[in-house]
Amino acid sequence: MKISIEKQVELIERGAVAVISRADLVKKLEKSDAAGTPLKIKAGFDPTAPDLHLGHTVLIQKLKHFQDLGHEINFLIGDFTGMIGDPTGKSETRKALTVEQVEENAASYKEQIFKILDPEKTKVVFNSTWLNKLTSKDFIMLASQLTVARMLEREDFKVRFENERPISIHEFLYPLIQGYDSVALKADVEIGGTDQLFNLLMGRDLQRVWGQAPQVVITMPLLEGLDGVNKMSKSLGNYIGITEKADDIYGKTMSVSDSLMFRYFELLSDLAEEQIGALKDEMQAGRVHPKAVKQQLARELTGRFYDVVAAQRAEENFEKIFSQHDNPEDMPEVVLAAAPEGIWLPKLLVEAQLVSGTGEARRLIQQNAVSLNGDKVSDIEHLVTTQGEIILKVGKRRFCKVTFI
RNA sequence: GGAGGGGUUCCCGAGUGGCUAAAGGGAACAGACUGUAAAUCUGUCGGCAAUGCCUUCGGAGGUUCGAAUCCUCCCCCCUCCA
Repeated sequence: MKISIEKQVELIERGAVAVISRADLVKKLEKSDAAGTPLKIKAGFDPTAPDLHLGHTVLIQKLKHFQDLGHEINFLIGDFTGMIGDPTGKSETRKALTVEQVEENAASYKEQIFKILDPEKTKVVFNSTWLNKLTSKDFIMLASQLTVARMLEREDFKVRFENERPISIHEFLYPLIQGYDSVALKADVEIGGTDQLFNLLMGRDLQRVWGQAPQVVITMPLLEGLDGVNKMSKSLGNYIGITEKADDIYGKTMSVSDSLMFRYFELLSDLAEEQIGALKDEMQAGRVHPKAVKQQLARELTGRFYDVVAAQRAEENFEKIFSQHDNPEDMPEVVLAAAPEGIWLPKLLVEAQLVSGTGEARRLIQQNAVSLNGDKVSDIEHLVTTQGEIILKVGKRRFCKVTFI
């Protein structure tokens, strides 16, 4: 069954910030349709931190759309560009990863992306494959394609330049190389976050130089992190990783603000836009409690990376800990040797790995954050009798079961 | 090559001889309030079995009773000129 070009474009445009250009996209789709050859879709990823989070999945789901339409996904791992690191102002020149490390990371990537993409229809490629073959001459030729003024148009460079922060020459190579990847792959479409726009457009420029039809550039919105302000990123710690425990995916989702919740619905949920709108209306009219709406989101997301059963269990656990202030189903367990004189509570907390040091432990005890078998302890000199089993709790969510032998 | 500005704790940033483990903000953590919401308020926020001791202000030396602060050398960043 054939899907009309119009329908295809509609699906592709859903959620995207920009499609450059729509005309090019239609042309490519028609050509692909007529010739029966799939389009080459490219998306690049950093080789170093293969911990994907929900922010990445916005993009991966777009790839999935293309895959469902029968096109070829090229999941590019930037093992060569990884040496540079996409310019952010903080990145230093990185060490080249060893072949083993790259393979290891690639395996981890696959494990994660195949929760969404079809492994049979996804090509995983490495840009070192073609970039290692370039000579110094080739690089100079590549570098000659662009002026410094043009390079400084890129927001990140511009800001750093204006704020008198360092910009290393090699950082200028990053966009060029990413653009060249499109040439090497003969990409028809490249997808990236809005922050990638400059790099993505570079592909179009360079493909023209090499006499190729310029790729269609699709930018996807950047998902805000749990703080609701910054983009979701590992370094800011405001992320929900797709390999995290079901309890954590569920719990972290529940912690986002009500306004952010709808942003997540919009960018992550499979629900149709009308359904999301309806939910919002119901909530605003007071017919549905915001918590219930958020629970629906949390269930959907947890279910996506696990399954319905796991999502249900995560919800029950969540209710147990936070609504009923009960202990979770499973908690870390530690076995310690009994001591006749007992054990100093701060020391015990350190042993149970609930705190980083006795200093922190003292502080938390004074702040009324520590409980022993459900009873708050506020004496920092408290000695714990080392007998049997005790349940330690620090704050709302740090638990540990200690057994003495 | 010349002239000038700068490097402070997780981040930003004040501090130019003792009152400085170092203002202020952010992040983080805890408490209150809640829907683990968010926002807000309060407290904590280098390490340590602690009314004290130890380590920290780009690096290494030095002056001094005492140095983030002064001196010497070195490293790094930025601006302007060439």
